[in-house]
Amino acid sequence: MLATVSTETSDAVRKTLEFVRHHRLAKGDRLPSERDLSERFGVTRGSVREALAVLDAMRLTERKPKSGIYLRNALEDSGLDVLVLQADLGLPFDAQVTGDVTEARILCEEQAFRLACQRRTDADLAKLHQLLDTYAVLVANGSNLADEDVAFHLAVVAASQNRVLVRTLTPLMLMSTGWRRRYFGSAEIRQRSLIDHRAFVAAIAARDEATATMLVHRHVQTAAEDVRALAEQGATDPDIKD
Amino acid sequence: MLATVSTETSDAVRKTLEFVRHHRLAKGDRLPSERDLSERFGVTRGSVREALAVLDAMRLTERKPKSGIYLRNALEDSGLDVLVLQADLGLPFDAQVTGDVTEARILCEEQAFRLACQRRTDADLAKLHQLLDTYAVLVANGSNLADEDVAFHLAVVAASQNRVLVRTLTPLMLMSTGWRRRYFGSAEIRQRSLIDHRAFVAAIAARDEATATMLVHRHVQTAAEDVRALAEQGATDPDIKD
DNA sequence: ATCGCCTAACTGGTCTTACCAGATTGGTAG
DNA sequence: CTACCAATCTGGTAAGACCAGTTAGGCGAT
Repeated sequence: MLATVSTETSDAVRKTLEFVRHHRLAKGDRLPSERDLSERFGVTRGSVREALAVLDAMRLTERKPKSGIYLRNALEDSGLDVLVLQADLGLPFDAQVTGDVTEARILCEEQAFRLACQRRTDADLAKLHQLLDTYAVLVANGSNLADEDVAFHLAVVAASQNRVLVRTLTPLMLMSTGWRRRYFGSAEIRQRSLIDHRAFVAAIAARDEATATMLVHRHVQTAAEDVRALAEQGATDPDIKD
Repeated sequence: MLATVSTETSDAVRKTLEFVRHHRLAKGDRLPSERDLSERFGVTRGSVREALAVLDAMRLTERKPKSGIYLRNALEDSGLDVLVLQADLGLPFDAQVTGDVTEARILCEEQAFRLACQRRTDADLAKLHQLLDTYAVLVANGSNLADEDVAFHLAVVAASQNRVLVRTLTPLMLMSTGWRRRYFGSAEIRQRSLIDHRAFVAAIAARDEATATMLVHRHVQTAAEDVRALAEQGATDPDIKD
């Protein structure tokens, strides 16, 4: 049923994962060299490298130049580089998708925020305050908050102490990066966003689940409406050349 | 802040996405050939192919041999081939992760099932009944239900009419593939699973949100406990050679 | 025997060239 | 206008080469 297609590349991906499981490799362990793997799998180094590119994008491996290929725990360090892309995917600036993203975020983040209220540690709280400070500075500067906003929301999710939840919601959060960029173009919106975030942290500090879920619901909802408004006026943006 | 590293490959990924956005390419549109892209980006075809492998794994593109590279809507046809991997990632058979996955599934699926009750169409219902029939046959055969179980749960999520939700929860569902395989080894569990699924469909058919959320909560919870039990006895499985 | 350094082998990153076979397309013959 | 055929283009795969850091093994000095 699954695994219908069978290219050298995806085969190599599979075989590599098999290898990892088979040899019980854990985080930090080093895999055989690309040349070695290509021999084992009976494919070109090129195919192996394509497979490794995929594994890298999935954050399952890390390729250290001139050194080797190392396994890493995908649940940790879900930093935002390649993954940004998975998100902003060919997503059209379309009402349907915008609505779906908004709804999904509300549903999931509400739950995450609820857990965060229950379980946040003092360290989490400190982290949130720190992010809040950075945020305030950026707002004052008139900088674009798109990335910082994502970081903040994910930090809250992380306070739920559920790493899988973070991993799951990261792409969802990043999905709106494109719109987010325009969204934070307005100074008023930037200011309002800061106020909202302060309220989040206050609720989480007080472990006030009801307020927290209410806030996130409103926050995302109004953000979505603002974006929709932007979409209607700014409709098409003019950056097409050849 | 983001995009710290800068390899040819991830550059190519970025540039390709830029190209797509820039030219307003939509689903089904064809991208320039690999050779063309490699010229545009000033990198080797190899690097371009690595980038395309990543985009393929993300299901953003589809490479048709001897024809071209086509854009597809990642929100649709989230079939399970390469993606299976993203999931089963180096995940250890460890209580912490198992617990996190279970919790995340309960949180998210509850919400999804609730929406499914509200919005499921007759077509969704028909699809679920069809999957149920297949499921029953497989149970009778004593086949492994791992894949079919995933398909069922995702079909329910799809009934929420929120494609983003499906996209988001797919990896989460697949994350437990490894355990799921062993889980469905027991005939008793297979039988119970079928009963649970029938109850799901009944609740969704009746648009009974309360029952549906209760069911999914119990379903996932008990499944998790069973898995935990399995983990404690079966502990380590013996398949290490060279 | 131990320590430290230096070199040689190894590794990932990138590029070049090449061939295959199916898909596509253009033009030509009917 | 249609039908057909060949040149061209495409993705898939292979083999080989060079670069510049990394690593590790061995040799020499102490």
